Amino acid sequence: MQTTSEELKAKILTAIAHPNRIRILEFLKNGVKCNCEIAPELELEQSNLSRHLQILVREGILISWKEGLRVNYKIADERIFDILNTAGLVARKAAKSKIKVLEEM
Amino acid sequence: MQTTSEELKAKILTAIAHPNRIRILEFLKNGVKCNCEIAPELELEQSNLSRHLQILVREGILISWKEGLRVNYKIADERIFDILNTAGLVARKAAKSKIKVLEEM
DNA sequence: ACACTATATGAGTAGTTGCTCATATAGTCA
DNA sequence: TGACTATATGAGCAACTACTCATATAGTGT
Repeated sequence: MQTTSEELKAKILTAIAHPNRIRILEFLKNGVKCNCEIAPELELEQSNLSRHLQILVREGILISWKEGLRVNYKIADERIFDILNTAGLVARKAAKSKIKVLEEM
Repeated sequence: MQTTSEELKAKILTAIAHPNRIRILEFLKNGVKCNCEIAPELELEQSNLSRHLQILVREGILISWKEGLRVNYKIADERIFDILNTAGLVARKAAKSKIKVLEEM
């Protein structure tokens, strides 16, 4: 089984493409955090958050390491924020052109 | 119901995050194409392709218009290629660091 | 009207995702 | 050791996705 470049890209993008995972990434802009700091801030149930974090680590978007009881997480590649920013711009443009279509009706 | 910016970004990213839709987008780099030109090139079943294209149009990533029997599609916002390129770079870096971990074992 | 071509859509299905609750694991500290 | 804290994981479930086949719709050209 060989993996195409489209599959690799899709894997990265699906890992990011969830509102809660985007919130996690944006929260981690503030620096290294552990599960126990993220959960209350983002109001996510512990096991749910744990699984979201696993997805991001598995795809190499986050790096994690143990420190006592805690597991710390940090951004592995700052370029994911380029992806998020551009997605925001694309979304905004798409929204604008929908409004334009409505106005022209 | 209000939509957060994370939800908007996630919507755009989930729309892109599929190998076949990425292939469609990359094929449309070559210019305007209709369903009937894309299907044989990417070897996608007609109804399946039609639904992928609908997803991309719905999220404002593609623009479509009728021309006789055909429906033509073009890229609405070239910045999606920035997203795809960056996703490729992130994927490559993630793959490299996985290899590094293996080598250190 | 008819045959033909291009696209959309209904229905069914297997597989996946996100979530929750309960429980297990692992590390800390008295 | 036992109580405590932080994280991971099993199980169950509702919702969603990608796909296929069959059929409907819509436009073309005779």
